[in-house]
Amino acid sequence: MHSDTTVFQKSRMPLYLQVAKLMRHQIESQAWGFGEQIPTLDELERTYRVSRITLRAALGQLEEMGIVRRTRGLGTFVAKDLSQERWFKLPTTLDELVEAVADLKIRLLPIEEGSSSRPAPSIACGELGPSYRRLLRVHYRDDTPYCLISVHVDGEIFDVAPQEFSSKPIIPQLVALRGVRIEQAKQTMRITVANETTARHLDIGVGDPVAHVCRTIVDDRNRIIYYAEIEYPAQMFQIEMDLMRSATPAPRRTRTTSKRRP
Amino acid sequence: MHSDTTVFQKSRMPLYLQVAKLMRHQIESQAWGFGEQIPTLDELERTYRVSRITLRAALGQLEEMGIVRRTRGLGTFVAKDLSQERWFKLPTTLDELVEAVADLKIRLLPIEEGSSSRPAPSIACGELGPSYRRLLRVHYRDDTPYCLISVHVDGEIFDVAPQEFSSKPIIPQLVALRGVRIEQAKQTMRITVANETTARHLDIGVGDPVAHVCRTIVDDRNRIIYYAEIEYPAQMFQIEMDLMRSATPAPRRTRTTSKRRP
DNA sequence: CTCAATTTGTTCGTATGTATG
DNA sequence: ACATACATACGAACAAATTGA
Repeated sequence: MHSDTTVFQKSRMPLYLQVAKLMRHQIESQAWGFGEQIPTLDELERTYRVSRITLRAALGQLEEMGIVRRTRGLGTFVAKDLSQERWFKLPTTLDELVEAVADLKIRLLPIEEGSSSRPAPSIACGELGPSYRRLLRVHYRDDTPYCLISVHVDGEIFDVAPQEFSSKPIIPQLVALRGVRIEQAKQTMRITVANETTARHLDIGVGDPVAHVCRTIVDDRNRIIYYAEIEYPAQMFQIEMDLMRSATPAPRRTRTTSKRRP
Repeated sequence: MHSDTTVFQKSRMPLYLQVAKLMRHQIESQAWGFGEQIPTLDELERTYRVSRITLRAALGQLEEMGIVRRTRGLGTFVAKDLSQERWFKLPTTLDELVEAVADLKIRLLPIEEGSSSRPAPSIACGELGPSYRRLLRVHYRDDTPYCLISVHVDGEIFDVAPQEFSSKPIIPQLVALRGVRIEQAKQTMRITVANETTARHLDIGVGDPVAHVCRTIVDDRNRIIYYAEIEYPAQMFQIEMDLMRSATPAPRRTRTTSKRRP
């Protein structure tokens, strides 16, 4: 067991994994720059107050993931630019949402389609409709999965174009549909952990942190026409917020193609 | 080592900790309700495909944290309502920000005051001013820490009322200050891991997930007058977003006391 | 009160992983 | 690389407490 006055006791995670996470963060935050040499084992021993073997185990983890490259007699070097891994920015308006999924090159993979599943559980506003269609799918970018979505779409609306809804992004279609008027749209973000299913589909470990987003869209009859639960690997995830935006609802139009403000 | 076809292999975290996290999530999501009995060891063995000993180690973790209570011959019961732990909602507008810190009963603890520290590193807009004052502090609610803040305030502004700035929430004072006109305010949220310092102050484990918020406020001279990096324990954290809010800046007034819309 | 069913707690043997010096 | 100590994980059997018949 390790020594005494460290802060590592609180967590029962193996020491070398805790250290590996701290090192990974050093690289992510560019305290240790891409391509640069990281401190020597002697220095790291003093910094983290753990044994040499523990440090080697931690570095072994990072090397296995291709994050560092070690050469005897030379040193350890950062071999992957983790500062670029946080590319996904969660849309914070309906317009952004339409733009985002339209712009990104994503591949949709239907995984399991218990087509006529139960209505959506919810922590939100609006009333449940009589029937829903459920889709479970994974979004990819460059062959790497970046989110797992479970979505319920109002039955009547889905049946207008089942093929389209099953194979393409749903939000843009909802917004474009004549006869559908979106009255409310909200989402909530929490930090949770990956379960077996999520871990498998997102290629992460069970218990790893994920961003859990819960999104609800309500039409002018006050009916929930879209309810989605989405999970993103924490490392890829980011939200940018403009604190000066108006807190009141504002313009009704969402189909607009207007870009940024002039 | 454990058997075969489980998904647990990907992570090198001890199996019992992975299981503990999954069970904790069951309780948090109220799949296992407060006060209710959770499945028996035999059932859990089949569900998670792990040995009795591993389950007991996992349950031991939860019992240690007061989350479950075990009685021989009776069963294991949920002893804490984790669905109430996610009370903190990150403000998403300047108005909310002012309201939030004003409303909450918080205790501010100055911890370390390298008063005239270096200017803020930034991933944002606006220009750096000539001098900053840095404060590092922890916010408490009911004697439990819920965030660690490192904030840089423009030197000139800080010196107007150093006592006030050091001991009270900063944002409301900035907003109320005459002669200061807030032109931009943005924040970014990421999911990172607790380092030794953060873990100590927030009473969590090293490597545990935290919500990392980076907030910048710029005045009408395009100068950064406030730059903060804030860390929240992931379990307490939540963001609620209204997707229908206008994407364009909107009203300038922020000192207003107007409540919700009528 | 006793009995049986249920459920958690304990122990043994064995193997591997983690951590120190 | 070695010696040592402790933690993790399995399976299986057995012990002890609780409940209700």
